[in-house]
Amino acid sequence: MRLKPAVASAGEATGQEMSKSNNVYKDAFNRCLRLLDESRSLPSEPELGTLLGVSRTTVRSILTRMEETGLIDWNKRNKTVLRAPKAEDFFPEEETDSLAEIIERSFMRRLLAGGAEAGMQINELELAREIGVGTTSVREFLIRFSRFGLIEKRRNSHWVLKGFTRAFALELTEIREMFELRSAAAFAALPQDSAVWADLDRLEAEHRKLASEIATRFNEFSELDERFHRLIHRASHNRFIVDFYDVIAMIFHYHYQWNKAEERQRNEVAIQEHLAYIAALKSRDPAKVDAACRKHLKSARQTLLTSIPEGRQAQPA
Amino acid sequence: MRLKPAVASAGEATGQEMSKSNNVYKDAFNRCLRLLDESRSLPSEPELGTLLGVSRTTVRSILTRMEETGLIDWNKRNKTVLRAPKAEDFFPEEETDSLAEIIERSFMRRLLAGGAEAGMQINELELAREIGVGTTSVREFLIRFSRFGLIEKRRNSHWVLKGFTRAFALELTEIREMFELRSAAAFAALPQDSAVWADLDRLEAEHRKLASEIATRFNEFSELDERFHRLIHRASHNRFIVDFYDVIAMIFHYHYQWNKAEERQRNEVAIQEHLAYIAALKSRDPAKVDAACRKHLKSARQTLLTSIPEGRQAQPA
DNA sequence: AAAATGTTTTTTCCCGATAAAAGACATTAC
DNA sequence: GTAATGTCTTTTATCGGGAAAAAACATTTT
Repeated sequence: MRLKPAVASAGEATGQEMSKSNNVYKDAFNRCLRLLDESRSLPSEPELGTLLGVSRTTVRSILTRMEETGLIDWNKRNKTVLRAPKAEDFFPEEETDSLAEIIERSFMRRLLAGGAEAGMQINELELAREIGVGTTSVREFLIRFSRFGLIEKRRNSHWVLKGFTRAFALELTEIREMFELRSAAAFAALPQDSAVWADLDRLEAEHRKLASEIATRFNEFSELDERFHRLIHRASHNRFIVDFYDVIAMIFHYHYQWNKAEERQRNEVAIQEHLAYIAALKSRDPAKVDAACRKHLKSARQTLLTSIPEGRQAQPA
Repeated sequence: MRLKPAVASAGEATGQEMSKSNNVYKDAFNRCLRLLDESRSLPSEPELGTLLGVSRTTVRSILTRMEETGLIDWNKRNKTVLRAPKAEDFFPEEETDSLAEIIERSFMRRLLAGGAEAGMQINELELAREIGVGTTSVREFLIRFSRFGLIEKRRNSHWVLKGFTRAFALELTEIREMFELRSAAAFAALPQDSAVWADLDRLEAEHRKLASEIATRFNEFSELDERFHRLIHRASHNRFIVDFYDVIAMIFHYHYQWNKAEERQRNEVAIQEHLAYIAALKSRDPAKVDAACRKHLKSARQTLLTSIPEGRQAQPA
């Protein structure tokens, strides 16, 4: 007799005090559904686990539910697909987000929605209540978030908002330019047989494809942008440089979501700059690399700066 | 009637479940004791609060205990000192540390004590049990500590130790050199009427004094070293550069504690390098500044590297 | 009335508990 | 005997609660 795993039924019953949401399971379930119509039979449990990036425990919960809802027939190693997944089979998207993601989104919305002036206090308890989560999760989020340089902790007391100001953008881009120029130089100096050149070729092809279909796919650029810059930063072989790209990626992610003005044109320009940058890297000429990198970073900085209102300035501490 | 504040008596009664230690109170109490023998009368509560860096609530708890133990006579605004503090009046030093400090020390001891190989898993629950604290505090510590680049989180799973390796030291010093060269250049370019020049003069005097008494005070150098470099980094006016010094300071702090070999000679050399560096800054000649800064950073890197055994290397991920 | 003291409320820090998820061990199937 | 499945244990993620500490409010003193 196979017992129904606890994880599959969480949150379905009435008002128990929930300590942890099963979003990992729900997200993996949805992703597993998309795998279903491709192949008519499912691989082994450990294989599925690697594929979905979850443990076997979660895989078994997924299979249990798939069997219950008539999606598959499951008997030990035999997992035959019975029908294609329907829209109702999926869990709602909003239930697949982790708490950290929910808190981050909520926090960034407040931050960018205005009214978030520099110097303002951040109250853990209030934030937790407004978002509807426990204080521990909010605390952990704020600690993690603090490395982005937008908030600061007063010992034994509240957090202080430093504000998404022009000064912040300038400080951020200053470091970015230092790091990327160095990484690009290191990239160009990599031996010809390094695997990165193949990665670069692949990215170049993706850029050309996107450029040719820019009219309909311009919003796919930011994801490509991140992959391209991360590839370059990795050439530095320096964890602090690589990790710093998290800060840049976070800022640009929310910045792009917030400021859609002239998005298509901006991305079109950026793609061309990337292609020139890629060509310079392939030439392996340090001077050309430096010039192409500088040019692109300058326009990236300009894009970020124009989206920040002039008026807002950080208060002197 | 004045009720005895709850904060003053915490931990004194028997086995209640303690949720928060009163180390802030105990530490401030000890510091307040040292203030006692200087003046014969204590300032107002708000003033004491600013002086000790704690709230009035804590100040009142301190005064309450001081009255109880016959140290002062307290009647509203009148706080007359009755006797000089004795050794027994002080709380034990180990009770004045915050949980975060306790966890950090304990964690760093393990890390540096050897047997902490790269790739090793870090178990929150185990760490918490061994140190004798709750899991929440350990989690928060690990999140805060992760920015030092020595550990990394596997989503929904354990932390992985990256190890205090030669690679780590090289990556750290690479960034340090980039940041400090830039900060030093910015420093030298500061207008003559900037307040930093006076700060620099004061630090120079302290260096000369320490140099002349090096035989007995060589162990006071690391504190001076940190203040000197932080002053320079602040000239960058970049929060990421300033914040990065936290990483350097942490590493050097524990490194110094661990590796006392030739401490006196190392510090003597460093003081001379600092004095040359200071002279270069005062000359405001960019080339001289660059040279002096490079020279000092090179020997600092060397010091750090020689203390890391050659054998230990990070595993390829 | 300004600044102190006295009192009450709110927030931070930290623990223990619990469900989700991972991981380890035992058993079965090929 | 290797690799899967079946079962049990441990760890992580999160919540609510409670004492410490801060902060806000009320009252007195100079």
